[in-house]
Parts: sequence; C-alpha cells; structure tokens
Amino acid sequence: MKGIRQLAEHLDISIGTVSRALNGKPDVNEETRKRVLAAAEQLGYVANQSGRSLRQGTTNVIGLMIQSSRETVENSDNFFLTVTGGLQSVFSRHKLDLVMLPCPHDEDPYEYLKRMVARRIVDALIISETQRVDKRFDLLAKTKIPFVALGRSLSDGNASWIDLDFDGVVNSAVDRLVAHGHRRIAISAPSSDINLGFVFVEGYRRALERHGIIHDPALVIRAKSSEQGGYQVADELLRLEDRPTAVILIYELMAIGFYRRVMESGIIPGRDIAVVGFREAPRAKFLQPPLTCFRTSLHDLGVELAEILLSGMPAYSEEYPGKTRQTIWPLELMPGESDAFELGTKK
Amino acid sequence: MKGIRQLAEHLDISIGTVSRALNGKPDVNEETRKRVLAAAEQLGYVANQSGRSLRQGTTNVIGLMIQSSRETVENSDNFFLTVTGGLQSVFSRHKLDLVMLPCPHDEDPYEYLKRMVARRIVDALIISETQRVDKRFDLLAKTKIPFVALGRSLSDGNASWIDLDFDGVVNSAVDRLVAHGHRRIAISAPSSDINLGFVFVEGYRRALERHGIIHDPALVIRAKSSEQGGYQVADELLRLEDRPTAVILIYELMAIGFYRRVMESGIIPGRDIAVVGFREAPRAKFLQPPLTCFRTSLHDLGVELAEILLSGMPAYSEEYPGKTRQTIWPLELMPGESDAFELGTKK
DNA sequence: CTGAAAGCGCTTACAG
DNA sequence: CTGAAAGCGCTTACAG
Repeated sequence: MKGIRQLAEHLDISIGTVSRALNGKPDVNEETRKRVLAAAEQLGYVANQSGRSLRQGTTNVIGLMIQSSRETVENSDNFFLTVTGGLQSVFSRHKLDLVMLPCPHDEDPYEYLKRMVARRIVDALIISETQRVDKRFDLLAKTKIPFVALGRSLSDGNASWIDLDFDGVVNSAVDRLVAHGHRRIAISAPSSDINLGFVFVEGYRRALERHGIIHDPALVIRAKSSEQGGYQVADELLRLEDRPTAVILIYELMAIGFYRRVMESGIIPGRDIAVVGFREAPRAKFLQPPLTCFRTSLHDLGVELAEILLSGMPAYSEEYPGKTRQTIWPLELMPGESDAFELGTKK
Repeated sequence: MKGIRQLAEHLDISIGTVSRALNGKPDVNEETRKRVLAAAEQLGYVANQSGRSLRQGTTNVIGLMIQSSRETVENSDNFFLTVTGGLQSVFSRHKLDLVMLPCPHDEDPYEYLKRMVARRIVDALIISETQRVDKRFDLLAKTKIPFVALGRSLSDGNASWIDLDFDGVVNSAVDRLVAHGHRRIAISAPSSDINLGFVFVEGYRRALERHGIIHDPALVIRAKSSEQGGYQVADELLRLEDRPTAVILIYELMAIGFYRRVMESGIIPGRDIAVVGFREAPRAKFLQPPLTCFRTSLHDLGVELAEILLSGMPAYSEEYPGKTRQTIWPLELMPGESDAFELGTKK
C-alpha cells in the first residue's frame, strides 16, 4: 500500500473523502467511513507523516532532548526512561508521539537543538539537564516553539519548567543532621555547570545559616555524579584534618562508592559518619546500613511535565487550564539507618 | 525566517538556485553560493524537514526503538545511552540524525512499530530487546524498510543483527568454575521471553554437557533482571537442599542484590560461594569482593551496529562493503575475587 | 455527503 | 549557471 491515492482508487472514491473518513471528520457517510477504515486496516495504510506535516504545519511529535553526556550516562540511572513513561501516558491521549533526541557528546547542545528546531521534526520540546546559564532558553523563546524545561536555570526568561525540590531535600537533611547533633556537615556537588548543583549548594548554605553554623567551603566537595564520584568524595573527606561528622550526597549512585571508600577505612556509615543520600534508587536499597534518602515518583513527574507543556500549546491549552508554569517537585524523606545515631554517643 | 521562498526573495534569486546552493550541488556560481550560505546563516534558515522528506522520500532520520519495559527501566543501566554514542559517531558522518523511539509500557511493541513505520518518520530502524519469537522481524522485512536488530531471534528470517556473545560468556564462566572444582553450578535467567535468556541457558547446558555434568533444572533460577531479582535468586538458591557451590548471573545489576542476600546469611562470595557476573558495570566495581565479570565496549558495539545498518541501505552500502550481517559481539573476562577459591579448600 | 482543486515547502529534471 | 515548473502525499476550504 503506497499512499492515499491508491487507497482511494481501490475504494473508487476521492482522496478527500478517504482523508476525511480516516481523520474522523463529520459529514462523512457512516457506511463510507466503515469501508474506508476497513480497507485502510486491511491494506495497512497509514498517512505519510511528511505529507500531513507539510499540509498541517504540525508533526504530532514531541521531542525530549537528552544530553547523554558521559556524566549522565554513568549516573542517570534510567531517570529518563521512567519520566518518559509518564510523558507518554499524557501524550498518547492526544495521539502525540514522543521521541528522544540524544545530543551527541561531541556536538554543542545549543547547535544541536538549533538544528532540531529548524528542521521542524517536532512540534514542541522538552529540554533537560539545564545549565546555570543556558542559551537554549533564549533560542526556544525566540523561535516560539512551545517547550518546557526539566530543571530551572538563570536563563529561564520566565519560561515553563519543573524541577526537583533540591532546596527542600537539603533543608530536610540539614535539619535532621543538626537535630542529631551534627555541626560539621559536608555536601557533594556535581563537577559540571548543571544548575541543580548550584541550587543544591545554595540551599545547603542557607540551611546552615538558619542553624547558625558557619559555612566552611572545604566541606563542599565537587565530584562526578557516579559511584566513582562518591568514592572520590569519601576519599577527600577522609583526608580533611577536621573531618566532618555527616555528609549529604547528591545523586543516588554516589552513595555506593561512598560506602565502599569509608568502609575500606573501617568507618561505618550510620555509626561513625552520618550519610544522607538523594533520590531513592533500587541500588540504595541494597546498601547496608540502609541509606536515608528521598522518594519521589518520576512517572508522576513526567505526567506533570507533559501537562505543563500541553497547557502552553494553543491546540491543547484549554484541556489543561490553570497549570502552574514553574513547579517545584516534592520529594519525601525515607529515613534509613545511615544517619541514625546521636553525635557524641558513638563509640 | 519562514521558508526557502522568503530567503530567495531576500536574495532576489529563484528558490531553485537557493536550494542547489544550500545542498552543495555543482553548477552553482561560487559567488552565488557564498551569498546564499551567508544569508541562510544570518537569517537562521534551515530547510523544513517535512518539505524535504516529501520531495526526496527520505527523512535522514534513523530510529532506535526501545521498549523501556519495566524490567528494562530497572536494569538497562544506561546500556542504550552508551550504544547511542557509538551509533551517532557513524551517522553524523552522513548527516543522519538518530532519534530514540520509546514504546510505551501499555502499547504492544508490534503495533507501535507498525505505526512508526507507516508514518515514515524514519528511513531505517534499529530494534532491540528481541524476543525468542518476534513478529517485528516479519513486519520490517515485509515493509522493506532497512533495519538491524540488537539481539538475535528465532524469527530473524536471515535479517541483520548483532548480539552479545552470551554463549562465549557462559562457556568461559563454566570452564572457569569447573576448573576450580565446581560441579553444581546454578544460573540465573530472565523471567521474560527475551531471546537472550534462551541463548544464555542453552549455552549453559551445552557447557555443562561438555564437562559431563548432568543438568539439574532446579539450578536455573528465573528472576527479574535487577538488584531485586539478584536478591531473589540468592534467596531461592539458599533454600535448595542440595545447594550449588557456584552461580552465574545474567545482567550486571543482579550481583548487587545477590551479594546482599547471601551476606545476610553469613555467606561470603568468593569464599563460600563462587559468583560470576555478566557485563562489567560501574556498580560492580564497588562490590566487595570484586566481581568476576566480562568487559566489552558498548560504544564500539554501537559503531558496528550503525555500520551494519548503513551497509544495508542502498544510499550508503558502497561505503560499508563486506559487512557481516549477523555478528556475535565478544566480551572479555575480567577476573575478580568472587570466584577465586578452589572447591574443597574452603573452610 | 462527496469531489475537484489548491497548496503546505521543498528538490530536481528540464530549458535556456 | 539560473529560472520556471512539476510534483512528493497529504488536508481542507469550496462547490455542488
């Protein structure tokens, strides 16, 4: 089966009627519509997307740009695949397909995005891994293509985004640690310019301040967001002359490497050092002692992300009224045993 | 900047000439070409893909279909993101863009693929997570769209594929364990119908046979391919009356849960039970004792996959001559300490 | 309710 | 070397 012309010939009616029947337009005889649908099904006809897109000016495809930078590849821990499920559950209601657009390592994300936008492969975009300063916001705003960011940025220009509640996490972690008697609390931060690192560290500083603890820059350890990075964080902490009694780790996987390194030195998390992880991950469940961390539903995050995006697209906006365009996504504390001791009572 | 028409008007030449200049056709005055390229750059003009595709009958996009089944989400461990890097390094040479097509959980992969093919969003496809019987091969063969599979299948119909050397891994693992005195060797297998599970278990049986060991079906434990699955495998093994002395795990993440469960019973891998893992993963490096496993370059696998695909596309085949269309991808043994003891010498 | 026709934005024979 | 025109496969006003 080639195109709509062949299908129309086969049915001995005009292509216009075939098109209307297939697209569920009114003013088509029910009998005719049935014949058309049956023939299309039988001959496996589906409209060529290029033809449709050209005519309608819309592709019915939404793009999710991911960086797959080496750092992310190591740690994203299928973050995106889970979010994707949530996105699709919304998009499928509108017959929108989701494609993931992986920006190659060796290509500049800005140039890559520019190309994707210009080619008009997608109707709307979701960008992720937002940087502190991220020119992609300006680009997308300028081209007027609907988009939403997974992650905030100084460059957001009042555009839509949704972001994890890093501030809430770090506040909760600091409160908890201070309540257990800790004053020297270290924190890990990503080595890249990804904005969440700044948000995380800023929240940490404010939380310390709130408790009247003086911030010591030496306690902010930059490392890759992977097991290896966690190992390195532990290594650096162990070398500090005035060693912290607690640490807050960003990214779930770091805990694995961190545990390993401190244990090599005979230091037990939850007894000799307090550890609070970030997002709950399957891996974390298998750490001993169990890691105190934060839970959230990435599927639901995807749903929200999709709805915010659609609320900004004229064709769908009325179905998603009153969406807040900038949302902080909450996480819930899951107390483990990795920070369950009172400072001073440790032997 | 809207379309080629506006650009042509701005330059006061015909759209035909603009198109030829932009597409690097010969027979364009160098002076004219420069003017066109400069104007396009300045005005940010890039050809609308729908227009091009419709005219040329090609989209210059390659699709990688991924299932993101719940099982995969948990364990794929960024397998795909790494392979993607290799794919892109080849495609980018031909100005082909790669998009990932995630099939939603609740949609039948066959129907999803059918839709993607019919819409002609991509010129060629890579499918993954091949099932033992996988109708997608027939579908793609019938529609004559170029494709290659990441994973073999009984349904391959002589189509192109590349697959990890499961047989080689399991042979090497069994040989090693037998050399250390083991005779009761268990193996884990995926709980789904993914073909690699069958290949793995069949290889295991033949390897045992080669050593004159009678195969005990009770030693093939089916479980999800995740940490949780590894935990469960250990749990089931511990319950066997005639407990195996060694186990071969499929999927890298299982080792984490496996270690945890046996250690809960005071059983130490590499001392009380021999463990051989599958693909080397960052996580595995942080297990103690270090896991014996197998290393391979997923980036290079992606390169090979891309080349096999292009060798089957008329427009590119002459640049990739003599490609073997069905390839077993090797893995290299990385000896750890998790199986480093002689049976009988354990205390 | 249906058909004939226009036109979306491109590329590419064909003339000149 | 350049321009005018056809046509890729659709959808959608417009007639009837």
